[in-house]
Amino acid sequence: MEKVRSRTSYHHGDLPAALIDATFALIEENGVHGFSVAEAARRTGVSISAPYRHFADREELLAACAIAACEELQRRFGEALAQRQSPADQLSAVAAAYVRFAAERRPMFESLYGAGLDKSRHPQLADAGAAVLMPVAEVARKLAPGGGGEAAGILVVALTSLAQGYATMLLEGSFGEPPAAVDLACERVAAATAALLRGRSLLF
Amino acid sequence: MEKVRSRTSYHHGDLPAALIDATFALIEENGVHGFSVAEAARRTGVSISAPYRHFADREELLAACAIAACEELQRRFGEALAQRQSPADQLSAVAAAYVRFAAERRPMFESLYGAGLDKSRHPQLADAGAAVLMPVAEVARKLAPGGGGEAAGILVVALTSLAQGYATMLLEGSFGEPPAAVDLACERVAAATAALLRGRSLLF
DNA sequence: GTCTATATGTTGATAGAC
DNA sequence: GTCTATCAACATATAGAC
Repeated sequence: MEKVRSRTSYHHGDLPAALIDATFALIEENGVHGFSVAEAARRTGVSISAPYRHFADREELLAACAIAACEELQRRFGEALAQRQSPADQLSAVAAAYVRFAAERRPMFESLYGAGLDKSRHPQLADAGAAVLMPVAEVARKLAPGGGGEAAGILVVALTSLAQGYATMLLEGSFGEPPAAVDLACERVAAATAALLRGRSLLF
Repeated sequence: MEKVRSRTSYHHGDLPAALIDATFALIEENGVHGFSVAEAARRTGVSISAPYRHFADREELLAACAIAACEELQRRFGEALAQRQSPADQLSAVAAAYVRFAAERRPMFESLYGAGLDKSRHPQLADAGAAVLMPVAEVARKLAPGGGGEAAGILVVALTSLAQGYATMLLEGSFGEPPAAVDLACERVAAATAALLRGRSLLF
């Protein structure tokens, strides 16, 4: 309710955020392929050139979306970690949280893996991505032999791969139709994580 | 060496195949986003309208590429299955074959999961996809409790998810730079498959 | 089966006014 | 910080000639 902005401003207090929202809406409707800067501008009610004051080009807007997705993911991982006690349970919960994130925030998920972003050209995004995995790596270290970093790293990649795969297959329809499919996939990825951890002696 | 085609034909014995090759080349260079029917036609040396004699629209050409990808994948899975004896080894080998396929035939991999194809609108593609997994499901049945179909189905989805995830993370760079990364990811996905199977009592 | 030509639409990005 | 106006480039798809 704070509309104390100057009269010379047009109808947005935060155009960048509005453009990011519009981009997610477009991705939701037609995939990353269906997004364009022009259409995002139209949806937001601004001219076609306005976005370029805030984002250098199309890629930078997509990168901003991916960063927002990282933040949402980090929040969800934090919740998952807080609700469980044992490291194994925590990792299973994180995997399930990732799968649920993919289903409930599909455009965010797609902006992360499907936008073809060159992370080396978007250091802020690389940082945001690393920050998401940091608390997970810390938990993994408790399960790794010797508590060392190397085995923990292998474990983290194994878990992210597993979760990424389940998320993808869920969106492909391998678990049936929503909403039942979401719960099913979350259960299954948690169980698979547990199975993987249980048999993890084979990993190192 | 069979150039017995009529003189009224232009410079292609098989334009559809040539267009599919060109499409893969474009995907390799710039992702699915970088593909267009027009550019594929130019690369192939034919006019912009020629492709439309063979493919109803852009999507149908992409679907044809995905079907070609399924065939290549099926071939590789067949090799992997033939080279191992025990069901568990066979499944590990299939997972590794999928990851290697993603790395060695990246545009094919991308046409499968990244083209946003509505499989229900391309029944031929749906069939090709199902055919790929059929021999894998048969092996899984040997490991499932009671030899029943349900547990085998859960196992197949678990394995495809795992392999899909490792493939994605490999292409994202989580395993380092090629070519060493490819071998590493293949080893790891095989080990993870073994670990998953070993702990699989948790799955059912 | 392939061509030329074309209709029709969209895009990303910039220049300059306010 | 947003506008209007505009550019060149490119897309999909079709019609009709050969």
